[in-house]
Amino acid sequence: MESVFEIIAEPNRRAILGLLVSSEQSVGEIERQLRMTQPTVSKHLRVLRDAGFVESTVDAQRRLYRLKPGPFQELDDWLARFRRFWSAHVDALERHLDRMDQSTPTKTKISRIRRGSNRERDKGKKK
Amino acid sequence: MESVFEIIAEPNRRAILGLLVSSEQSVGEIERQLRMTQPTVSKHLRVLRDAGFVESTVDAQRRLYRLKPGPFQELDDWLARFRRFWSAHVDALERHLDRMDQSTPTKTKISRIRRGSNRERDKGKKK
DNA sequence: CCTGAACATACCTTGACACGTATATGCTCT
DNA sequence: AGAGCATATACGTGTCAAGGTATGTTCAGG
Repeated sequence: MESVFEIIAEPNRRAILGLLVSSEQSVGEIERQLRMTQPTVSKHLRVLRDAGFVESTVDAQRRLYRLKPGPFQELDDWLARFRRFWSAHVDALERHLDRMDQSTPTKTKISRIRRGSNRERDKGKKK
Repeated sequence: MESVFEIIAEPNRRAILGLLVSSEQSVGEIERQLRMTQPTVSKHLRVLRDAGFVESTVDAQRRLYRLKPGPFQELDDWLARFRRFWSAHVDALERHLDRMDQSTPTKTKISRIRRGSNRERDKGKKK
């Protein structure tokens, strides 16, 4: 398992990362919420930890896992090369900024006006 | 091969996508630049096409492949959930905007003022 | 039509990895 | 110290995808 791309290729790992967005979690909590067996959770966490996606601290017998930013940044850096191909450039920019606004803890907020929602979004998915 | 994540997990596929950033390419051109065998290139292109990463047009015996924006958008949407974990939120935003600026073909540009230590920005006004 | 070029597809082999079961390690409490 | 919980690791197994070789298909030109 080499790159960050292979790490997030696994659905269960993405699920774990998704859980950790809300707050740090113990192995057992992850196990129950995602209905995976304990060894599976531990192994995925091991992979995620080696890749720098998460870190853990010890709390008695438990280990608490939380996200680390590095690999996500790396993914975004890769994606950046392709941003100029997105359909509507300005729309994409606006979408991005809207999300940032929501998730940024109001420290240095940048207010912006609202935009019409005529976003076309193709979900071309086949079996 | 289900998700977009599995698609980009393959290094050769990422290499192909990287090539197509500059311009559309034929199978043979990709084959030579990446030093892969022709069937390998064709198979990866097939996967990329099914997933919506690329599209192709016919030019005599050649097929020209170029990028399509959809899946990249999807990847970015996923990444968005984790943006708030990146070390310096505003810095990440600034980096992102800088990239958007230099990669956007100056069509409908959103003007922004200088970013100094103050990091204050004008009320978003669309032009 | 025949040939060669450009590309696609079929089949096969191989290796990686995700999972389950079983077992090991470590910590807490009595 | 011993019991029991929480987590990690070892091992065996099955699946799936990537690559190679061979072959099919389409097109252009003589």
